[in-house]
Amino acid sequence: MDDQPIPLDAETKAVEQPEDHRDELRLWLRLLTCSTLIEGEVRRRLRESFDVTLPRFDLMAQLDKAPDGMTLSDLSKRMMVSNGNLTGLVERLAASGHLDRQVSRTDRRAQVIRLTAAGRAEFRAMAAEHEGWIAELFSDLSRKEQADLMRLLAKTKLSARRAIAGETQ
Amino acid sequence: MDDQPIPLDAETKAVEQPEDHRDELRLWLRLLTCSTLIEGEVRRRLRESFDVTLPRFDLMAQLDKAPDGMTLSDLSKRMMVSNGNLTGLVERLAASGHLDRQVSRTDRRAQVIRLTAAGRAEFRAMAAEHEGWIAELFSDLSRKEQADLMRLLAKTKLSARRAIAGETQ
DNA sequence: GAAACTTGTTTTAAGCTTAAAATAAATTCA
DNA sequence: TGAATTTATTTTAAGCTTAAAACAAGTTTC
Repeated sequence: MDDQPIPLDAETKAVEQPEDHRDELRLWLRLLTCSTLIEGEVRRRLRESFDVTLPRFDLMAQLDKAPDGMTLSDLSKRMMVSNGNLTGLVERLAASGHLDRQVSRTDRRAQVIRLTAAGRAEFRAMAAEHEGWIAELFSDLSRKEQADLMRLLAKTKLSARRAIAGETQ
Repeated sequence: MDDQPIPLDAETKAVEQPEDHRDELRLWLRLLTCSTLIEGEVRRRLRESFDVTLPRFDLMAQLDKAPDGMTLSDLSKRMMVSNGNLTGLVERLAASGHLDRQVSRTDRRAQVIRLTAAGRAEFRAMAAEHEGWIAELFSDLSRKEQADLMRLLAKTKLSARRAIAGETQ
């Protein structure tokens, strides 16, 4: 079979023909599939084992790392979800006694959200199991493969951030 | 420094001490961050450029690949979302004239969902832009890095599927 | 100090998502 | 055949999620 030569324009550069980015698209769909697959399973196990939703678990995970508490804005940035979303989430977790809120002493607009002792204990128990599930889901990757994937995802994160910053200013 | 020997039990097997899976957890969180970051930006651009939601775009993408149409169950499996979710999504896209449904001739329970001509045209226009966005978001990765990432994610997908199949039967 | 602005949070309306229960049609099998 | 099971879809109730608008308190600038 004949090769199709790439058409060139006057400046000896490949002509602005509709570029083919199918490989990048496939890469993105595969990344999304992995993410959806694992997230769905984690969601299912959290519900079955602890009757808790993934968003609640994620929120508690953030608070567990911040003993002095966080404001809604901090949480919103860290979790990459909207402010309005957090208002409801925090409301429900406060109602169930997992966390408490106090108006900040330095800024009367802001609230400081903290895990209660009960909330922290409950989270720690869940987190221990959760860590094991994740290890199990990734267990067919060797140490080296895990390290390589980690590095490539770090680069992907930077690449996406740069592209987003460029677009949004 | 002395190496800490791994404690062995009577059967010469490593004792059930709390294992450290922090690396796998970090890997999962990084994967999730990449996915959330890119997904959020794609969602934002779809809304700004075409006033369409990501779930609608995803549904149309599946149908575009299936000229003979698909049932709700097919779509549900492919998109990894619940059946009930699709009922509503298809309902709204049918109402806006993007797709149509016909009762299957071979199975009176099932409906065959297809893009309309208008729906297909609209999707193709969006898809062309979308592919460029994805390429841009991944553009800091070299060809080789993209290929490596692709391979590692394929392995991750298999690993997760195996772990999930083992648990759920 | 007042006006302009930025930042922190809540509200609203719409849509997405799920799990579980319900319904209905098809298939299996005794 | 008829009962039991499976498969395809819808309904329901609850919660998640977002964007946009509103509000309220802090900061900057003149």
